[in-house]
Amino acid sequence: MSTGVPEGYDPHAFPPFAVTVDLAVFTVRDAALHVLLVERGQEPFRGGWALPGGFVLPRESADEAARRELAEETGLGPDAVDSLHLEQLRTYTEPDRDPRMRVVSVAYAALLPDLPEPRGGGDAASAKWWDAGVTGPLAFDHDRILTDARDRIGAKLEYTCLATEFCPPEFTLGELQQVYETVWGVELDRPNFRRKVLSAPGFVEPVDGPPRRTGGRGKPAALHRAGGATALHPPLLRPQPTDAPLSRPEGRTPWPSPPEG
Amino acid sequence: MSTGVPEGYDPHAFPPFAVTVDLAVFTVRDAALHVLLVERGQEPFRGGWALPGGFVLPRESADEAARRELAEETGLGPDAVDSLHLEQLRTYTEPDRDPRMRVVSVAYAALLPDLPEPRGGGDAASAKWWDAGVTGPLAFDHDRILTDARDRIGAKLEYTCLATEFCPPEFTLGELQQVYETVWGVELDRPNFRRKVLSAPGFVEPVDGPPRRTGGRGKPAALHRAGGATALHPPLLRPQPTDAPLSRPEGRTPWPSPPEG
DNA sequence: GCAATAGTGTCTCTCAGACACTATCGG
DNA sequence: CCGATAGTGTCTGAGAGACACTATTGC
Repeated sequence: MSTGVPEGYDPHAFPPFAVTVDLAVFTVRDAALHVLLVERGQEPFRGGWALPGGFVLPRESADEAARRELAEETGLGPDAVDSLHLEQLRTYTEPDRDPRMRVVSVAYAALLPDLPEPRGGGDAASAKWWDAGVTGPLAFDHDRILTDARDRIGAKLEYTCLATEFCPPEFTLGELQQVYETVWGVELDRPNFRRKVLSAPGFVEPVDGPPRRTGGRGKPAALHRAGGATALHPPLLRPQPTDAPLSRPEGRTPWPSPPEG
Repeated sequence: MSTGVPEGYDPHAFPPFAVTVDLAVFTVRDAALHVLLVERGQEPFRGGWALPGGFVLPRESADEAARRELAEETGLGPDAVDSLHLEQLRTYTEPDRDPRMRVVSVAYAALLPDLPEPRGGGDAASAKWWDAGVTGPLAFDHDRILTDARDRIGAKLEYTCLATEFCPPEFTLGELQQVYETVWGVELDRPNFRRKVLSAPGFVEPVDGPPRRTGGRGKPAALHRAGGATALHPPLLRPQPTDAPLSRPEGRTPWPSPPEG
């Protein structure tokens, strides 16, 4: 952009770009990562499933568009939508990613606690939570967006306190551990997880109210809420998958995707 | 985008979005992080400095546009530009970020070794390397983009092998350490740095050719080249800035920006 | 000789993984 | 009693920080 508008550039001269947002809205439900999908009511991909999203309006930013769409699709109140964590993932710009016209899409990820039955409001009549591991082929390049979103969230759990976004305002350490285990697809040692979480300054803080509550049977657990910290130092690293010998690979693997704010 | 084009949507109906790329091109020179800036030849911000960049053409992706612009601004050959690491940072979409029209910009970071005198080719007659720490106010929102880019690169050095992108094809461990020290703005212990780098599988590998070379005086150093790995496990964590007591802050700090591929 | 850089070795402290053990609930 | 979940304590091995020491160059 620094070189300015080309000489004689006319905004209406060539087919314009449309700009959209696509949302990967995640929640942890029944020990599985779930993502919110909507059924398409028109071509292309009519009857197929896609990530919720929509056009960025002429006078709003992509962030505002994402929150507006999120409110429409989930039926959450404006306050709830304003306060939750929206993470811009990356922007998808392949010229043919939408067969109708040139569309670049800014992708976002959002993390929600498992709500009683969130969606409802929007124009997309049929929105549904899907197990993020078993979604069929999605419309457009949404499979790739979804994969990128999962990778990003998983990476970000390592060095941020983001996991609490999946939890209700008050939660047990068991529930927090469940978030990590679900997103990473691994089992963690409970004593070590507790030690790590409790020693991280500002990650969680105890709630002194009735120190009890549980899902089924077993000893009631103490409640916690998110602390003031957002970064996690030192990070809570994912266990190394030791299936491969971890030797030097021949070709370069793709560069890892770290988190972004 | 999943909800489709609005009823009666006409691509030419409302003022279209222009899509640009902006590039934060970094190199390490004289123990300081440098960034490539171009002087603007027209309004707005005429005579001011800005990140290089330009419009995404109707039939190219943002990645292709970024590589094309990079080749134009630096004078690097197409092969060199094709092979280097380009990292999409994020997309800036504030409605008024460009006073002329609605422009969304996809920002990229690129890492180059310190070249003999890289720039030259492009339409921007005056491109210059600036110390990234002392750039004045830049055009548009480029100060923010530059800050975000520095943060991202710094974070990504921790858990990727990206630092070798700042180095020539063959380099000494001292030069590699200089990259970390420059980007992070800290001093590292040489023996510990060596141990860490050499024990990370696939980070660097020795070059058996003439095992010598140095910048000034002192013992000649063995040469290395980048290994096949891209991820760094376990990560090479930045030393904790112990200036603040690292207590729990009152309000939430912004979410950290991890790397993205 | 000295300064400067490269490279080796070692000690210690922290922390993560593993795991044994106790506590409190529903049945 | 049992099973299930919560919570505590301890041992150990890997690794980071600190730092002493040697090696090889230019001057």
